[in-house]
Amino acid sequence: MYALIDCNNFYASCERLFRPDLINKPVVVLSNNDGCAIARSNEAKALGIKMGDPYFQIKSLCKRNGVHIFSSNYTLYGDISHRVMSIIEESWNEDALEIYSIDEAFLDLKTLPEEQINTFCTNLRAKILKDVGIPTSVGIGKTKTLAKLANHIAKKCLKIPVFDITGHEYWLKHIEVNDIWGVGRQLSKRLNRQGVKTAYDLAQLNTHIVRKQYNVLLMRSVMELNGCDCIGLDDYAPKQSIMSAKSFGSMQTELWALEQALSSYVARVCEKMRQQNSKASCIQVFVLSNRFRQDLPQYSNAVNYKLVHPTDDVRALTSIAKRCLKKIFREGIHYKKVGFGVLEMVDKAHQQLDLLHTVNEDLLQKSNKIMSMIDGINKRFGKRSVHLLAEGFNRHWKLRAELQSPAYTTEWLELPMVYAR
DNA sequence: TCTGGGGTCCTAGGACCC
DNA sequence: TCTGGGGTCCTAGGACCC
Repeated sequence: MYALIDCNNFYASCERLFRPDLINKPVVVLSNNDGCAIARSNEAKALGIKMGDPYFQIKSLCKRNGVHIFSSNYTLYGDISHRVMSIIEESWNEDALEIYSIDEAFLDLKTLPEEQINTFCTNLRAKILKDVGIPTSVGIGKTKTLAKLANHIAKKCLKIPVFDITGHEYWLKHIEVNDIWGVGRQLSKRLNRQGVKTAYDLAQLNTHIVRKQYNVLLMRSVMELNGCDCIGLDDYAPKQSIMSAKSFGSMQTELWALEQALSSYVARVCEKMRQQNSKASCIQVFVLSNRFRQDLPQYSNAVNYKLVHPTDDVRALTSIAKRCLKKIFREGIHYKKVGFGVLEMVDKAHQQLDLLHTVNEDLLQKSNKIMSMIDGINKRFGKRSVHLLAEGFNRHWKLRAELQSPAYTTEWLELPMVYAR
């Protein structure tokens, strides 16, 4: 048996933690650049605000209805997520636990007697609510897909905190096929055309035919809906790729502005890469114009670069990235986005030696020392306390975040204040 | 005016080999 | 006129997830 613990309207719930005045009020959290709605409290959902709605389209609706709007504050959400996950880790064996996303975790409960499962989940949920203040929903089922589905039913249909779908499979007939984990827009369109409308319809399909006509992923979904566990928990694995790319606050046309932004993304990626003890062996730089402005010339391009010597040194990667950018930069384009990513990495400890090129050990050690100093300083004194000059200082290209809440839990200066009367 | 970011996995098709 | 067959590996692109 699996349980899926999912935080309710996670980002919106985080914003409410330190703003109890917002309980029972509509709350919306916007994506980067204050672009789209990416989290809504139940009250905001009830107003008809959809996931991904562009802010400028719902702005007046929000104003009329007194919706509280926040720019996204990932520092806060990351920290709260960590607290929620710590409680789950304390309560359940780490080998039977998968932190699936910032607000979800799967538990493999097969070692727990079936009659205790419901109580265990109910108690765990209560503990998270009491200790962190984040409401969660728990779905229970024989497979991960069924646990996901049970979670959906708990949240959207029954509006109860914990639901075990085992023995209640008739629910499948009431669930649209696109609400199944792994069935997205394209697949559900195709399935619908073939008369497969509900989760039940999908579960009835012949797995071999599904494998042939669709793909192995959908076949697995069919099997999982029938209670056959074929996905299982994912082990923790270091990331295979790390990207950083953000839309500009306003469109940019100058190379130097793109270079500054790119440099800051390189720094971000390098930091993450060093955290997981990896080194880059293939990188990518890409640029995009604004696809919503068809009146302007459209352009997008990307360049990949393989490194002879894998590295995690921000200085080396910044200079390579800038060279790559120069190759694909075109004059006269209004750029909306530039991005940097590491596509292939090697483990720092098990690095392949190169037959033809020798590594200068002195330089390598020096580089390691400098990188760990940078990481140390930034960890202690805050992000970007030290950075390359290439990132620039005024950063006028940076994204909008005009409605951001304080870093309540991660910055001494932004701690919530409590006044005694 | 304004439209997110960061991932994973699979598949088809091309290049190459014998 | 007519031009094999079977395999591997790599890559780009698509679909999906939160």
